[in-house]
Amino acid sequence: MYTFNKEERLCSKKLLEKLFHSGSSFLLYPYRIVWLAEKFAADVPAQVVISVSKRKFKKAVERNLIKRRIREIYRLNKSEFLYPYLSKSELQILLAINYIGKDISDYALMEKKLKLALEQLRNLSSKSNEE
RNA sequence: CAGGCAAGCCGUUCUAUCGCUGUUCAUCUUAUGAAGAGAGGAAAGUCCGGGCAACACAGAGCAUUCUGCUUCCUAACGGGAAGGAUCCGGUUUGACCGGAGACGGAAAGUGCCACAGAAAAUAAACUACCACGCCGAUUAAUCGGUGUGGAAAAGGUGAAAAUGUGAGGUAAGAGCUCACGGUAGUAUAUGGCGACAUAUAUUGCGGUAAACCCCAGGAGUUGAAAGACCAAAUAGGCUAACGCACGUAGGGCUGCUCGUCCGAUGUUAGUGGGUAGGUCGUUAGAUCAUAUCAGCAAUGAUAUGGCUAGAUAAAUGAUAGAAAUACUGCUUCGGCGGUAACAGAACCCGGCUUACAGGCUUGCUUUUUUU
RNA sequence: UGCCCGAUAGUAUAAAGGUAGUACAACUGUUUUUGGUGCAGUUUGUCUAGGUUCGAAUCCUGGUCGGGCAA
Repeated sequence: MYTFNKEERLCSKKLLEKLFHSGSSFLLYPYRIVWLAEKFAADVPAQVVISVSKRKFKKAVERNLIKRRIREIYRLNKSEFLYPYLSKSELQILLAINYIGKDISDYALMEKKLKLALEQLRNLSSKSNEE
């Protein structure tokens, strides 16, 4: 299901604070991923927040473009890379995708990298789950 | 035809797949389906003005701050239109054409005007000038030195030199007097709604008010994170009445003064903070399009028709293909490739300012060619 | 989103509208066998574009950048 509606976005201030306070993170250029396995009320496997720094991209048009591309890539790829695993292991996860690149990359590169990032996230979370 | 300047307008289109946010209608029940809608001329900067909202507001004075030719437009403005005077450029020399600007007051007062220069503002006296005295030279006229007085015309400087030119006048000179001008104030007359213009009379004559200041007119404070409501939750807060008390300490009312109002603790009643969430505020309006009329114009009036984003960590997108236009690189001149201006609503309007690939229209202007 | 401030050498910080200083740093010379210290000197600046003024770091207007407050 290629959807991306309100349920799948992370809006609660409390959960955001918890995520950035106690979540673990890794770098995969041009992304910085922060994640935390945490139960929450909504009926979806993951809630995600996408952010682009105002310090690096001064213009609102550029920030909007990057955020929209990331959102689109996430929407198209989450069911293949993330959701089957999560629903199988009955996990719920909070996720923050932070763009830290200096220029606007093209769509193909961003897609490739985000796929890698999601795979790495799956490995890490399964490892911590076993422990 | 090409270039330049000014003003105004536009600022890619279509298809497919997968999505996002509202609206309406169905199913029939909390999710599907269908239909239809979904960024701008600047949404930007937050520089002015207004709406809206809460609080405050008996009032007086001072302080602070903004604006500054006139008339009009407007809800209002520091915006706009038309005009006036000034300055600049052009010119066919016609007070013609184009452009510019924070454009009240220096004759209310105070301050400032570095360096240079004799002197920078109650004029002054260095050189030079004139008169007289003394000394020296000399036949004498005269020349040199020196002292006293006169005068403000000549003098290198400076951004600026005491209103400019000419004549009279004088020992030498001086608006000292006169004529013609420049410029400013006042009075009268004429024209104009007015700024102002023209004429006459009269009085004056450094600059600087984006120096203090004076004059005229204005400015309450805070901003949708304003504010109203709902459910959960319940204090140490708040409100009202009564009581106590020196109406005291203290506090509010614009920064200050006067003035004025409230006023510590207790009892009763009511309300319900933080925190997290939802609804309203929130998009039908100083609205848009067309036509007619009024006006030089800004703009206004009337009629007909339309509804045109409403999100909330924040939607309006991604990918692929096609077409047109422009720019650009390579070219075997057949084409092939690349790029797509500035920029993203956050309560809403009216302006201003700034950014902007390219295209279109109108006006003015220059060069070349043709007739 | 709304509101309020600031910008001076590499760094910190002065300057009534009249030649932009001071300290540290950097560089050169000198003293020393060498280095340091000391001494003498030199270089480097008013965020940007206009305006007012004879003359702006300073006064006024636009822009750029940085910071702060309101939760």
